[in-house]
Amino acid sequence: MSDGRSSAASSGESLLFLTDEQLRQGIEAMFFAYRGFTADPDRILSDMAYGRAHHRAVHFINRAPGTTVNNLLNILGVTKQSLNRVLRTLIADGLVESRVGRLDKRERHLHLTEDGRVLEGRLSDAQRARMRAAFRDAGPEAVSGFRTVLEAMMDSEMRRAYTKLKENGV
Amino acid sequence: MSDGRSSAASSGESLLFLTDEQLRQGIEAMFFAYRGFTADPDRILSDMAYGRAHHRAVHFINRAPGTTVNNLLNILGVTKQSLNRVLRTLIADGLVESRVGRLDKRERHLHLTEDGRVLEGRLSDAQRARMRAAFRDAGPEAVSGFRTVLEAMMDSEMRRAYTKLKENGV
DNA sequence: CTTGGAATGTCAACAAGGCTGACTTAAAGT
DNA sequence: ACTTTAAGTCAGCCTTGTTGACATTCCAAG
Repeated sequence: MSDGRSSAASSGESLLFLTDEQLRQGIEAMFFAYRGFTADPDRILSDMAYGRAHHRAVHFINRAPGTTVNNLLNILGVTKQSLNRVLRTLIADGLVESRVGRLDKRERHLHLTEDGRVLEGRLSDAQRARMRAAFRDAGPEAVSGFRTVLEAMMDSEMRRAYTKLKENGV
Repeated sequence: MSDGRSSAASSGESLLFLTDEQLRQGIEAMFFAYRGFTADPDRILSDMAYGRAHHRAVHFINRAPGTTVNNLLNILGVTKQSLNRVLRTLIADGLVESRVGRLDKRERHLHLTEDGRVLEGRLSDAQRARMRAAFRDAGPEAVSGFRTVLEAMMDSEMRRAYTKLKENGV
């Protein structure tokens, strides 16, 4: 490993897209693109007392209304203490509602309030606008490849969460 | 905006890949994939007293040896104070060397030491391994699309930095 | 040559948001 | 009755962002 083209020429096919140089470009592309990906919502949030963590919570509550705290925890991959801090402010500010479960009263089911939906809309409009521009510039073929690679890059646990959300939302 | 398929049917072509649902899937794919993208180096780093910020610094110093602090600042997109803290520990631990500029003594030129190169190698081997697996699973066509979309998603300033690094490194 | 401004880098202090650990409360299961 | 599970809380830590104040160096105008 280390330099050059570790994996190339390991088969008869052209595996030049697997050289260390290509991989490093992929890594750097991922780094720079993620910055763009979060930039627009971050700008909106910094005007309020909120951060990226609030955005994520609001996004997934909107995506799966009625989700339990535990479920959200698994999706976000943070500790309950960390999530709780965020959730507490969102509830106090009237953006999120926490309803005691009917079937299992230990659970709390999370919903966005009207205000919460407004914020969610502002944030995802901004984020979608950039994604839309990128998709349009790149074209449908590229978008398909984009998604294929991203899925392959996920941990299997996350891929399951992602797939579940995807199927849920058609 | 808001629901359904805002941008579809705006032309004769099939623009179904620009529906809000498709965009949201792209957003979520980006979120989950980025977690995988950073997971392996993060594991290595958490055993030491380092974090993701150290990884980024080490990566780009390795990528552009002799770079100045200011240049690194622009690439990383953080404040100089934030970078300085990270740099200070790396220098104290003997992973990075800071040489006073000969031409302009205000500048510091950054280089990895032998130890620094070892750490960099460990981190990028781990990150490349995942990227390589994802690329291989997805195939060259998908990889090309992946990169196209990511480039389109960057801020123009970041795209310039990315392109410059890319050309530098062939 | 000197002096003021701009550039570069450093130190200090603060905030957000991760984390662990210990604990409570309420409800469910067994 | 006892144990387990879901949720929440409090305390304290770490990383990594931020601003503000400051030192050093360079350069250009007077």
